[in-house]
Amino acid sequence: MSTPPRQRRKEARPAELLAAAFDLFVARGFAATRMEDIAQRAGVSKGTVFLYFESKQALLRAVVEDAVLPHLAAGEAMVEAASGESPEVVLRQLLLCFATALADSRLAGLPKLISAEAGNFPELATYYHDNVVLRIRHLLVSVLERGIAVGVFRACDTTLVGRLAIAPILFECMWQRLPDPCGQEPPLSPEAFIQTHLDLFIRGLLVNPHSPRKAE
Amino acid sequence: MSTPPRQRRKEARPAELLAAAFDLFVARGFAATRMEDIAQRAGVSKGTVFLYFESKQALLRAVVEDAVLPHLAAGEAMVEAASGESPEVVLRQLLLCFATALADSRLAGLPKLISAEAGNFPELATYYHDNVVLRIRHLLVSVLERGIAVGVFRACDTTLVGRLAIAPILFECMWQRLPDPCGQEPPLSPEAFIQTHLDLFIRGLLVNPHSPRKAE
Amino acid sequence: MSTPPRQRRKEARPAELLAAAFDLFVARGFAATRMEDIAQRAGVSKGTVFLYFESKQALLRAVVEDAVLPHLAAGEAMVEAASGESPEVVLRQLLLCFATALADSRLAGLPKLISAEAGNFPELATYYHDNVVLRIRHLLVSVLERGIAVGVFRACDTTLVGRLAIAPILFECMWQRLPDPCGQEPPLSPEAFIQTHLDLFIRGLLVNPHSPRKAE
Amino acid sequence: MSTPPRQRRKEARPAELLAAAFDLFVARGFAATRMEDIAQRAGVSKGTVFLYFESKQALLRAVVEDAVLPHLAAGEAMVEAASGESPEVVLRQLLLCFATALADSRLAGLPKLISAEAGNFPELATYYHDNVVLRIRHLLVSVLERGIAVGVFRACDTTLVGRLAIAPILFECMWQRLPDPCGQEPPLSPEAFIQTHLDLFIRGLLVNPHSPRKAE
DNA sequence: CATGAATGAGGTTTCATTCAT
DNA sequence: GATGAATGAAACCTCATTCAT
Repeated sequence: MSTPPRQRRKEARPAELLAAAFDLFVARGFAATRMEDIAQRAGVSKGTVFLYFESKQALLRAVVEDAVLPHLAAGEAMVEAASGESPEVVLRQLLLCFATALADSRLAGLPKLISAEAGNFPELATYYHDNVVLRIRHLLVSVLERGIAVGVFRACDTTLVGRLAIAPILFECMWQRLPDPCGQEPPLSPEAFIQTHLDLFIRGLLVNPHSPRKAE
Repeated sequence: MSTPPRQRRKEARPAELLAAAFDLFVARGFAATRMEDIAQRAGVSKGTVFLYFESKQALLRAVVEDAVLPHLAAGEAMVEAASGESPEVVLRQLLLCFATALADSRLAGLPKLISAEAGNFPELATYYHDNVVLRIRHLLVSVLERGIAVGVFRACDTTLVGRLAIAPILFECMWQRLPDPCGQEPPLSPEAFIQTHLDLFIRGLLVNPHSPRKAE
Repeated sequence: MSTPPRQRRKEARPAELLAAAFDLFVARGFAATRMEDIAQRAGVSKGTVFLYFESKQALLRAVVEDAVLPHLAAGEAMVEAASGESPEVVLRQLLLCFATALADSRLAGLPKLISAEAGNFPELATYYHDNVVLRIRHLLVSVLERGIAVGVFRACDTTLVGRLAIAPILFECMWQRLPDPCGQEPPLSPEAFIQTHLDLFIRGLLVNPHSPRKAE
Repeated sequence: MSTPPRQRRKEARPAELLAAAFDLFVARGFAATRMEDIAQRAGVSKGTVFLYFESKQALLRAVVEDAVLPHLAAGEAMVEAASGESPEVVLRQLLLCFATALADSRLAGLPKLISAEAGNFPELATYYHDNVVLRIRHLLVSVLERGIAVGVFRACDTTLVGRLAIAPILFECMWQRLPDPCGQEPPLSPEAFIQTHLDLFIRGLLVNPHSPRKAE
């Protein structure tokens, strides 16, 4: 019964703990996740977690901030960069950018986590709403408004249509982690999904849909 | 010393308990909800809950089944009834039906609950997937296939497009319970939301969009 | 392995818990006493303590208040009652009253507990100081002042002499619980102790000591 | 990046640690004092304490011994030196000596510490009893006996009266650390206190009190 | 049936102690 | 030697569940 070798890795620990906590919080929810599980997944012992985070709730806050912060600026930069393009192209790129960011990273679990814990931690919901939701909505609204002004997009309630634009992407994020019950279904390639959505959505939005185009 | 209000008939108890449990499970999650809170919300004492449900987990199962069962047949009946109509009308009615059912009833919280607890209770996810998700997908797929066959809808991956059709509805269900952080924004009328979605989505799907139509 | 029979005694529990907690807090100190030990001494299980007291610290507060409250009025009443007597007799009775109250009851441990925990719970020290220390000092000072005014007691700093009057009594309280290390010494009869103190102290205080009297 | 102040000579470490530990043990009690607090107060890191003391309990033992040892011989030497004087003068000097030793040094906290921890560490109580209490009592008893033999002091239970002689001094030690709740009261000059005690106590003890003397 | 006092397994958190650096 | 990151036993406290009333 040999005790495992003790390792001192002060630099790497917080990130490892945040990653472990994020995954478990998303998979099981905050309340159903035990600190010891987080510790084990990060390869440390129970007590070590508390060297880096004051409490379980503080860990949750840190998890959310850590997931949100690095991505805050990216979207705005992208719109800026693509400002020369046509609204249709910008909208397409923007949504593609979201979808890609979410498809890869563990970030995909964040909406589910926020939605699940908003009831118990309102300050978390507020933080996310102010720092993520509003920014994204603003980006979408401005692209839509420009498209309408230029006469490419149909007139519409831009806030509402902005929501509709990202809703399928976020919904798949929140839903896709469900353990595939039977493995019967092909796991839905994210690329096909986003392309189909873009095609349908933009065609629905355009004043003059590109005439001879297939939906898929 | 006034006598307490006459206790309700015992037949009503299970329904009241299920309703209380549903609301709290959706709002706080399963693990973060205490049996005593459920009892209190249903107006009974802690021990009474166990007279009707074997355990907390059994209560969860009952909650989900109770929410699912009464709605299972409704959709199929509707499609049956509307079989004479054009696919566009049927699709529109079907989605409207979903949206309405969800907007009114407490059923709206179910997807969030399932998504949140699927990780901890896979059998729940399976049950929901088999009894709800697959049926709804099937309904949508069949409508879409008929529309394509008739030449009204563009050719597409019907499964995928079916998902896209309900995704915004479900997403709003899962998201709308977030405590509105600042009250700044109007709470998004469900009618406007679903109408805009239908308009955009069906226009994107049609081979020949109705030419002179506004998006809102 | 039979589980002990469960008893429902809502009325008696708080007092039993307070008594158990008091004894252990005095014997071991607050921090070194485990809630489970208190529970066991009171004949209940770990969780039961928390049905009656919110937290360990709340239990400490309750313990002190419960020990202090019933005795607050007694002393004042006594001085009132004996107001017709000579100051010497009143002082003697007052100190005897203190000594007796402390000798019998578990109250004897209170000064030690307060002294030990004052550093960690300043509000406790304040409460005790205001409600007990000041009142007792006031009683003593008033008796001493009357004695001086009447010309029976020598002039003195009454506050200081008042402290000297009770100091030995309280000191024995705080010290007597020490486990008698060797059993060599007779355990010091409280009666002899208090009588000797009174004799010495009052003789030291009187203007005209009763001449032919032995110290013991 | 300035180099930290040169670390103290290692010879000084144990004394600094003992001092830090003593203060904290007295102020908070043994169980409520964390090793890290002791380390911090001594200006070293957590691990360093264990280089000098095997365990927390060993540190407690060392603290007590360190406080006791240097004073053990002093009292006996004093009595020896003053053997030529009258018993009244010797008793007065002896008590004054105690009071002064306690008033200055941090030694004052020792009785409180012993009283508080005797329940948890009986061997500590025994050690203190054998090495301090008994010696002091013996000193007092011998002075009192000589005074009685010479006919200056009244006949009495010398053990008991010996206790009464030091009780107020020790009581003030144990009590005076209480955080003055309101600062209302003047902090009681130790000199006035001991002088008043000596005056009252010795007058009560003498066969022929010095006739014209004030109590303060 | 209904209640809520009682239980005790289990979770979060603390902290004496160890040990890699 | 000195440090402080790491450990894990043990403490406080919660809450699903039981059962006497």
